[in-house]
Amino acid sequence: MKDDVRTATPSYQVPGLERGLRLMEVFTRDRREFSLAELTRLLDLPRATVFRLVTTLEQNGYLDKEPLRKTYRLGNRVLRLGFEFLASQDVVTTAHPFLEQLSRDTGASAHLGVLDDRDVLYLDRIAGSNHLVSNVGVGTRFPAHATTMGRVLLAGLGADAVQKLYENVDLPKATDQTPQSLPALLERLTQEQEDGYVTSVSAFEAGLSSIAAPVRNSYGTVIAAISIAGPESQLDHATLEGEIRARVCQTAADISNVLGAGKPAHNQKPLSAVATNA
Amino acid sequence: MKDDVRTATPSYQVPGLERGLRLMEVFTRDRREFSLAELTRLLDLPRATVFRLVTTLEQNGYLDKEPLRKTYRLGNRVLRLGFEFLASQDVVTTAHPFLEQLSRDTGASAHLGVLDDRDVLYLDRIAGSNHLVSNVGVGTRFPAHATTMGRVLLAGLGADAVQKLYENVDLPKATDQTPQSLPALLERLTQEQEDGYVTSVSAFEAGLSSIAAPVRNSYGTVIAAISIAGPESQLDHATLEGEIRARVCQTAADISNVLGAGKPAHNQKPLSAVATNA
DNA sequence: GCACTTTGTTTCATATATGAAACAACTAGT
DNA sequence: ACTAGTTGTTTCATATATGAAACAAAGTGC
Repeated sequence: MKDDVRTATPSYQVPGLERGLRLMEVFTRDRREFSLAELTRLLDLPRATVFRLVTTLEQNGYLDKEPLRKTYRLGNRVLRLGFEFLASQDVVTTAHPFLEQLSRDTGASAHLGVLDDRDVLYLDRIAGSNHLVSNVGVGTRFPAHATTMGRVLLAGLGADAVQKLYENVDLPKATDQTPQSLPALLERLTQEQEDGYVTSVSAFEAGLSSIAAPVRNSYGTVIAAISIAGPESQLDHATLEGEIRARVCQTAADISNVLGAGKPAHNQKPLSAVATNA
Repeated sequence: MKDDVRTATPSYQVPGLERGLRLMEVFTRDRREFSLAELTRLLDLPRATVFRLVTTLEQNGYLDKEPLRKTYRLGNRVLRLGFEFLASQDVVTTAHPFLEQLSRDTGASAHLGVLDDRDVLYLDRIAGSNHLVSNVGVGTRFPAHATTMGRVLLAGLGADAVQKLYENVDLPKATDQTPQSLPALLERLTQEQEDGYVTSVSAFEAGLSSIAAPVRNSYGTVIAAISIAGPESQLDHATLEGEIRARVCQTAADISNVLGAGKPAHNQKPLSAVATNA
């Protein structure tokens, strides 16, 4: 019962490649170094196979073999891909000045994030003027269903995709304000998708409020989210729903706008009101 | 001509994997989007094969298929790898405060970079107090042989590796102060390796000076380089060879030291007592 | 509209990548 | 020192991933 949603997966696959990717994904910030034997056990593949995978990856710079011990680490070739991705999306550089402005205007800290699996991955962050805010750095990762940016991103995926993403996975509960079940999550997402933004007050962390809005590419696809976060004392319900909300949404729209600038724009309306308030 | 160096390559390879990696590597910041047909031509592989590679990569999130057109882009899964690499190396976070200090002390801008193929990849950068300096951002890339950090990194590789890296590749000449041939490069590298640092005055860009030093892991391997750069008026030959040089080298050593802290250190001298546990 | 090229998808015989098992090199335990 | 258990490397028959070619769909030009 491993595979198949009934999408059938017509076996248009390159097993060698898929295994290689899986192998690289084993490495995390906590566990940076693995021996061949460990990898063999983790991947549950024959030793010879893992050996070949590892040597191929090493020859291509995606893995480094520590010279003295016989263990492997991620090689710096993986960076190239990451940076080319960032540069090609250029969400980060595009969004940065906007985030700075937003942070300056609101006094709160501003963030940019994308969805990675069921996590939000923080790509940029401007510290707020008040230093009370939580201190998430670039590259950190939080469960998507429990953060404002995450929910914006999930909403952008569409119900079907979210369903598939979370089936057979139970939601880690962050606080009692976060959705505890898949249906509950889906319900909130549909609402939030209509709204075009997501707010939370003391939901993820006590005393911390935040509001997030989606960044879209020229096709209308949600490719990132921005958010601001600050102490509840500063960002209470009233403020979040008023001026602040408008500012965040506007900023997100502006970024989307710039991103879509050079593109064919594919008969998409000139943004501004994509909010579709039904 | 195809089957590369006579390193023999004992065919411990997973062709599917290698091809997949190659495929991802064709994406650059300039050329972010490819159709199947284009990829087929670029990789010089049968159409069916490329098709399978692409679908496998897409299914795993390493490639995104633009919905309307039929073109592919890098998927955000590649980011995960990059960030795990950075986090696992934790050179960046470790080095950052040191770089800030260095920049503050010298007034120049400070950089951190690693080697990627024949390029230096900039991982971090603190802007100097004088805003005249050139404006390289994180993720930018320069020919290694022509920059101070690059040469530090190449020197760290060792002559053999450098030889192999550059054979059949002619050095793009940046200025007439950069080495024009492989032998010339190697000669300078051996000198610079002994020195333990690399300086340049108006070599890469007129009026711009810089000095770089290597960052090593606990095995002694050079894993990164730091540099400071500023206008020649501020960093002339005399300054570079005196106080400033000592500071840069010391900072690099400090960073290396902290990096090696938790590790077995492999009969490496303890250098100085480092605070265990944060 | 109709030939003609280009591109994406599918099929299927066969060349080839793969996993079982043998081998070699190390540890560790008694 | 000898046995038994890891782990890394190699070999080789065969299951399987692959590329040629057929098919389908979508442009392009006249």
